[in-house]
Amino acid sequence: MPSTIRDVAKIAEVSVATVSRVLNRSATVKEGTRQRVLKAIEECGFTYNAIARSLSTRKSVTIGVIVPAITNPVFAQSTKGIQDFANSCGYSIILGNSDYSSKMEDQLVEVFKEKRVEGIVLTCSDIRHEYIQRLKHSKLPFVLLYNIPFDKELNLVTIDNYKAAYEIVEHLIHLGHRRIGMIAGYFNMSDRSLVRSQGFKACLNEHGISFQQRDLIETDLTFEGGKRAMKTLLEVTPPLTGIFCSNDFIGMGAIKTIREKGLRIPGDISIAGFDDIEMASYFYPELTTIHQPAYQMGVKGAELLFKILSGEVEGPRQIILDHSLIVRNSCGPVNQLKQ
Amino acid sequence: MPSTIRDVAKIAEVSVATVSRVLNRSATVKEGTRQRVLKAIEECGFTYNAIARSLSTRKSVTIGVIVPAITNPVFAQSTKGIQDFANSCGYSIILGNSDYSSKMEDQLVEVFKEKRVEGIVLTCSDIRHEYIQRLKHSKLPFVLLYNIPFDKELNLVTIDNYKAAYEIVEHLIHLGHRRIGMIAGYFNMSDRSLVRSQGFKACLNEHGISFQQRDLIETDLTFEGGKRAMKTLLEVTPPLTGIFCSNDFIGMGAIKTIREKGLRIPGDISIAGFDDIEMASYFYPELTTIHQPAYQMGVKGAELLFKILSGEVEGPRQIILDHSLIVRNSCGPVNQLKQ
DNA sequence: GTGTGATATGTAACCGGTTACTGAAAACGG
DNA sequence: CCGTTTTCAGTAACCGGTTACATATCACAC
Repeated sequence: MPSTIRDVAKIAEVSVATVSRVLNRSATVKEGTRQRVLKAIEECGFTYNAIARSLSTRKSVTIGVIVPAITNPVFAQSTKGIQDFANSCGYSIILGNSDYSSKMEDQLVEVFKEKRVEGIVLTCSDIRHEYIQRLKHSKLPFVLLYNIPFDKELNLVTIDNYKAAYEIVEHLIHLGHRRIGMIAGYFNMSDRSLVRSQGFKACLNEHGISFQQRDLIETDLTFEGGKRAMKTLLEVTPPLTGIFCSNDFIGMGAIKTIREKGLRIPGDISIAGFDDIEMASYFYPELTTIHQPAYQMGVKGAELLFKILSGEVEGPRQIILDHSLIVRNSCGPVNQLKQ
Repeated sequence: MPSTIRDVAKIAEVSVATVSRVLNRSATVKEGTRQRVLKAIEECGFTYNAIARSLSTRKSVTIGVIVPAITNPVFAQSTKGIQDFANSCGYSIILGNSDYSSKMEDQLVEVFKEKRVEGIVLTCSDIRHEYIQRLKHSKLPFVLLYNIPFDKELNLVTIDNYKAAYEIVEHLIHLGHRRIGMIAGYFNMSDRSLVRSQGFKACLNEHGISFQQRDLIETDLTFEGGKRAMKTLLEVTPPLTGIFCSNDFIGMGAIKTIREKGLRIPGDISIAGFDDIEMASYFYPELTTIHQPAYQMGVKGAELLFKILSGEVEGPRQIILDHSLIVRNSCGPVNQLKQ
């Protein structure tokens, strides 16, 4: 039913090759012929079949994108960045949500391979998973986003999570806090969370504060996760005065719990987040957090992927974008009376 | 370089048809032969080429999804719903962001047609756009999400925006408010915003409150848009005591402005939102808003599309999901002293 | 031993584009 | 005006699967 270039060729009384040439502007076609072809295309309502083209050219003009959760604004932003860049290159994106499951990531990669995506931009739970090694040894180019560069041979765009965590915890220490806890994402779901906790511990350590295991809780990277974890941390005695959270969602969830208990922020307890989602500056109290350039992360990731595809870049590239400490007012000086 | 079923066939010493049959379990193949083929596939690292299959079967096993902005959690949720449903049917999704531009929507549809998606789930700025008519007359099945059913012949999943707006404005009126303003999304970017404003006006009218044009401002459906618009509405005299916002983002932006002016919510002014994004219940003050089942919207939309694809459903279906008024504490009784 | 139907497999055309190769026509130079 | 080069267009093979149709094999009944 949908017409093909052979139909067009027949109507315009030219060969299929000529139609193809008009379609691709790939070679010179006499203006008169071109017009005839264009008219024929119009006439029979021809719609180009990108699948046939892909089979023939071995280019799908599509890249795959895997994110843990598109509902997290950080990943929504970077996906938007990838998309904008890809679209500007004439590419489409196939999207997959992994729900922070490496098994799902692996499955999505397999589907993407079958669909012959030309490359993948993915944020995975941990780059040390075995399937990443397999992917590395296949010739399918891919770029990791947000992940920890445990392997220098992988293409990756990220920030320095360790340093960022260190800095924001140090901010709490400078404010006088000594009893600091952390609510982290489950380590097996996010290598970022693991490394942020390492930055957290290192900072405590280097400031002569001993770390207690019960002051660190792993949870879901969601409002609900933060809310739940905070309930547990509130039981700690002597009470913690500052909490570093693995992301802003957790931070906001924690704040909700604290408010429900009738405590004040930052008067009784300071909360630090991570990501600087747009919400963070509209929240009350405005969230002190680490800004990471999410949209840029997507753009840079896509850009790197396309450079690899075009051969402009060869070896592994690891791009570390700048983060910054955003001081707002969810963290304040420790309450000396309570100390 | 990547091997094909012909390579596999050669190694296993069978015909390509047999390999294809093993791959698709489409016909009985003797167990011994099957094993030989499977071994050969393993041996030469064969990866199925979905593109070739698509060309041959005329099924891309892919659907297109168009959203105005994936960074809006409402659309992120519904996209997740679509994705989950599609994946469970073995389908992938191609994603497109339109940035609320109908021109972009149209372009994305064209790309999707070329890529031979089997159907589209889209949220468009206004279903009365000309390209929707064109789409309707092409044989590509599609389902609209969130849009207003101006055209009964279109497949669509939505809520009753008019009624929902009416209800929440009535809630404000019941709280004693008489001077109520609205911050709406630009009407040309969102038919929802237009209809919500109609519900708003109708409610005022039926409660004997005369509507003033200057009390309604159109803006971007973002924090920033709400923040900006609220600055203008704060100039209105006598001051408004309640504001209905087209979505929660706008509501939160408006609250930010109000807080910056040193006014109290809901003491001085009540703010009502729309959407009930997860954030709304973590926000301070917790947002009174209209809940709409975003994830479900995606699931239902995808479900409807697949039913159409399978022929299980024929004529146009319009599914109106339930919304609900969520009363929290960003709206309170009007301050009688100020009245 | 032969006929019959079921089962297993092979052959080759087809999906709808691209493109290498070839030939015809036009342009150009002397 | 003729040979050479350039421009324009056509033929057909190819991309990697699917599948209609044909054929071969086998079991079984009589």
